[in-house]
Parts: sequence; C-alpha cells; structure tokens
Amino acid sequence: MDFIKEKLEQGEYRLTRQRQVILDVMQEAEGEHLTAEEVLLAARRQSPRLGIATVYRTLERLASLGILYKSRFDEGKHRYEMADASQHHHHHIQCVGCGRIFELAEGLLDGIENEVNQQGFAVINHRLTIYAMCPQCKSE
Amino acid sequence: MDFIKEKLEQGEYRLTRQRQVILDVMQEAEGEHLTAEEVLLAARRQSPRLGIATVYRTLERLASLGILYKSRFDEGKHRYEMADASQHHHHHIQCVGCGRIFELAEGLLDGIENEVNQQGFAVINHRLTIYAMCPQCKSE
DNA sequence: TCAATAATGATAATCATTATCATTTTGGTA
DNA sequence: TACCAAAATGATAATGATTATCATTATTGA
Repeated sequence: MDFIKEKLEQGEYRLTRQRQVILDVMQEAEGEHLTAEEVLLAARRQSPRLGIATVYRTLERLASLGILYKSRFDEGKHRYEMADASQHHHHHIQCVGCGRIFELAEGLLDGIENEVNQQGFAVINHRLTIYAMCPQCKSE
Repeated sequence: MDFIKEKLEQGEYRLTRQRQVILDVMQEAEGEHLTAEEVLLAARRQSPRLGIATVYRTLERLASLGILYKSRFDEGKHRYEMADASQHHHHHIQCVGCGRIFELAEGLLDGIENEVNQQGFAVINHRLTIYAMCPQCKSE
C-alpha cells in the first residue's frame, strides 16, 4: 500500500481523505468485486458526506493507474477489485445462485491464445466468465 | 426459417409484419452481432414507422425462445445474433481496432469446465471474450 | 497570506433499457 | 360480415448506471 501511495503521489494525484477511505474499502474487500454503490455505502461509514461522483471519479482514476481492475459481468454495471499481487483478474466464476464471484487461475487460456495469434490476430487481453452453481448453492 | 415460424406460431406468438422485418434483419446479418439501435435502423428501411420499444420487445422474445442469442461485451449495451445451426455463441474475439466481433470455435473450454466441476461447482454456461487486433487492423 | 489549481458534492444530463398506456391490429365468433 | 377480446404497437415516461457541469471548498507553492 505504500507502493500505492507512491504511485499516487508521483502522478500529481493527491491522496485526499476520501480517496484514502475508498482505497481502504477496496483493500478490506480483497477478493470481492464491488460496485460503485457498494463502495459508497462502505466508505460512508468513514466519511458520511462522501458523494457518489467522487466514488466514480476515484475508482476510475485508480483503475487507469492500474491499482484497481474494472470489469463488467452480465449485469449492466461495473465492478472493481484490487489489481495487486496476483495477476488472475480476468477469469471468474459467477454463481448463478448467490451471485458471488470466484477467481479462477490465470494462464488457463495460454493455449487458446496462441492458436488465435496464429490465425493472424494479435491478442491483447481476454476474459473468461463461467456461470455455475457454487458448492454451497448446489447443496441447497 | 420455417422452423422459426413454427416455433413462433406454437407459442401463441404472432408473426407480425414488424417481427418479420426484425427477423429478416437478423438473418441477413448472419455472423454479425447487432445492437437494438442497429436493428432499428436496418428494419426501418422496410418498416419506417417501427418503434424502438418494439425492437427491444421482439429481440427479447426471440432470445427467450432461443432463436436469438443475446450477449454483452464491455460496452454497456447488448448485442444480438442468430442462434441457429452452429453452436458457437459464447466465444468471441473482439477487435480493439475496428470493434468487429469474430466467432471462436466452441468446445475450447471443455477441459477447464471439467476442472471447475471437480472443484464442486456445477457449470451452467461460460463466456470467453478475447480482445485482439484483427489481421486487417494489425497491418494498418 | 494569497493566488492558482485540484478536488469535492450536488445535481443535471446522458444512454441503454424497461414500463406505461392509449391506439391499432388481429383472430375468432355470433 | 360486424364485433369483441386479446395481443401488439408506438410514443413517451421512468429507471438505473454513469458522466458532465459547476459552484464551493481544500490544498499547494510562491
């Protein structure tokens, strides 16, 4: 997280109270994928006057700095998660029962990627979402 | 397309002029992935008074009947395509240059799917999108 | 301390989509 | 054939997520 502060401060980007709070929320939610609305709710416990516009602006900024990873499932809204350490941010299992999102190991698609490249494309990124019942929902 | 008419007529679903036009548009766009707005524009050449609400309603209905396949890329809007014959509807390559969408063979993920099932999930569906430069955009 | 700049929060605007509702069309029925 | 009920349509209002605007507030460096 110090590395984050560095990164922020370098880029003429002030680490204001509200941004700090939003970052804290994201870090505490390690492994979860939050919507802007969810971030707002959590952050308001520390900073009650926080506005939704600031949340959107901050999440967007953090994503463009590579600190957060932004994705969209089939819901019509974005979700954000910490983009640190682990690199597995493009592959998810979304439970169709409870809606929770699970991570899936990266590198699963290397073979497919190579194949596509050989067809003349230049692969830049990929995203895999598996829709499934998670073990808990399955047993209910 | 006769099979489509059958399917429609069974389900107390009238094949009105506007629905016919929308179906025609989708069939002529075989292989493309159209938004509701794009469908509207194309369909209005046959049926100028067509309203956007009817387009949405019809696309939704056709999708729920399994005639169209509805998907959403990272754009904030849905796209529709014919869901006939070929089964490869969940795997796409989206060109980050021109935005065109290419199909990718189905079955690529069978191995991964098995693995996930063995972890206790029950896989229902999956979607893979690869972001790449297509051969043409790459050479420009 | 002050001026310039950046950030914030309230709110209006936008965009895709869905809901509402009065009007029109359709299909069967007397 | 004329009529009625149900279904479909099109215009438009409503919604939900996101972005833009703008006046106010906070921060930084001179």
